[in-house]
Amino acid sequence: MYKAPRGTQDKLPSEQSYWAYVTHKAQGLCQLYGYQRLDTPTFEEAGLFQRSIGEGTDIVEKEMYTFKDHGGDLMTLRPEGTAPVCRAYIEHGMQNLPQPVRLYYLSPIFRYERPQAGRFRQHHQFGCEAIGDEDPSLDAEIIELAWRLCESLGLRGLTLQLNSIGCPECRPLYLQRLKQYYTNHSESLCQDCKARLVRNPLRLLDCKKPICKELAQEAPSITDHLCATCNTHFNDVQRLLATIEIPFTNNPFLVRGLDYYTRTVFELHPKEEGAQSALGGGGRYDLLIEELGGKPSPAIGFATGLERLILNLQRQDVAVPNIDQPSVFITYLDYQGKVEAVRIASSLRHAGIGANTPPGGRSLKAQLKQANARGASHAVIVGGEELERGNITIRDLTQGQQQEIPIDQVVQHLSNLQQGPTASIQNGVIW
RNA sequence: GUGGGCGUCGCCUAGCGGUUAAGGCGCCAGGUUGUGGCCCUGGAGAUCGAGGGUUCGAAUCCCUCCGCUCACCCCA
Repeated sequence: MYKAPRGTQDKLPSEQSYWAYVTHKAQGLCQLYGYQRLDTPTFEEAGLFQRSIGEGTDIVEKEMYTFKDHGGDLMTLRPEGTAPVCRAYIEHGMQNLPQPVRLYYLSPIFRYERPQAGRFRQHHQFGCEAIGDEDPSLDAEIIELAWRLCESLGLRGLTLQLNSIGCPECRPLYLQRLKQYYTNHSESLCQDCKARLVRNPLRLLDCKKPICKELAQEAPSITDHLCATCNTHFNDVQRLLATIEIPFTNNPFLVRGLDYYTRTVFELHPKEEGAQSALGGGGRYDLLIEELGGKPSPAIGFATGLERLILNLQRQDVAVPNIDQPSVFITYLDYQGKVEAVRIASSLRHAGIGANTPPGGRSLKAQLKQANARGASHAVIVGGEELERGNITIRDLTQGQQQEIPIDQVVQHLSNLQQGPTASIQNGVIW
């Protein structure tokens, strides 16, 4: 038997209300904040990701789905959302648009990882990018948007962690100090951290091992080593966040896994911390566009994992609106009735009223049973007796009452009844 | 890539050396002539994750593999 590939999952009809809920909320916020949707291809030239994410990162080294196509070109299934957006920004000359350009995406992400709770080989991210200006107000805007998304979804107990990791002006000096410090204590470092010391010293700061954590406490802090401009920028971001009342926690140990980040970085964590807990994160990437061949364009963005958002909604028992089901079920007794049932169903749908007919060969009892099981509010019964009089029976399934009405009044009759509270969502999103 | 736990009908679960592998949910059909939701009855549905062993005999014990899961790692 075939199964969905490891680390991937079918999003079943029963889960779709969550997807519709989250994507609608996200898109609603984007409209409010002026972010426009950009869809990029599912795969890109491999070089785009190698260049942007960084050669030494885990993503590039061991997690990318890279393949050679029939033309011999190396392609990679999108392992993150920012690089493709930047590529499109450059390719379509968006630097000629009023800056900054505000974009969002909703797309599948592929990484070859060992699956675990909240971690998959294919997952979906919602992300926003503001490209073309380095104003701290954009940092605050992006962080606010990320925060409001989680908040408006109904998630409780969120925390926002904030840090600045400097720029090419100040970071090298800091890294030097950091290396110095850890080299002096290298005997007590854990095995992984000994490797990090040479490969990615910033990562030493957020090791979870108690020994390393202790060492990190005494380590030189990046925020003490920021250059004047980075420092001012970071202070501005904090002041603006305070102004709009976004509660944040400074975390000098917060670093991010992609090479392109500069200055502001942040992460959003849920109440219930697990191993794979971060709901979302982001930061500035002021040099990336330039690195990819565009004109210097500072930018900031964030991404959230939809599966993780949904996981937390479920953990916190957040109720989400149902997706509408057809509310009318049209039953029939014989072939003539079936033809009439099909006609009625068609005209109801045409009038915007959801309707289904059951497959043939079932007793009326079985048909009504199914109507009930599907949550229909009304059943139409097309029977020989009424039909001779030019009528059909309409049965209110919640009240258990029925009446006979002329067949040509069905649509009108049911549209009068269609006025219940319908705060529900109509459909999800096309990926 | 490294460790730990787990794998019985679509779903949940019982069985833990000899059972026709049991039950609940769901599904289908009946409970008389054209009527749902409750109840009753019946039915379909499982080569007990796969492959090897051990044994007279294995869902039950052992090994390997696969998958799921938790943690490391990494990240959304």
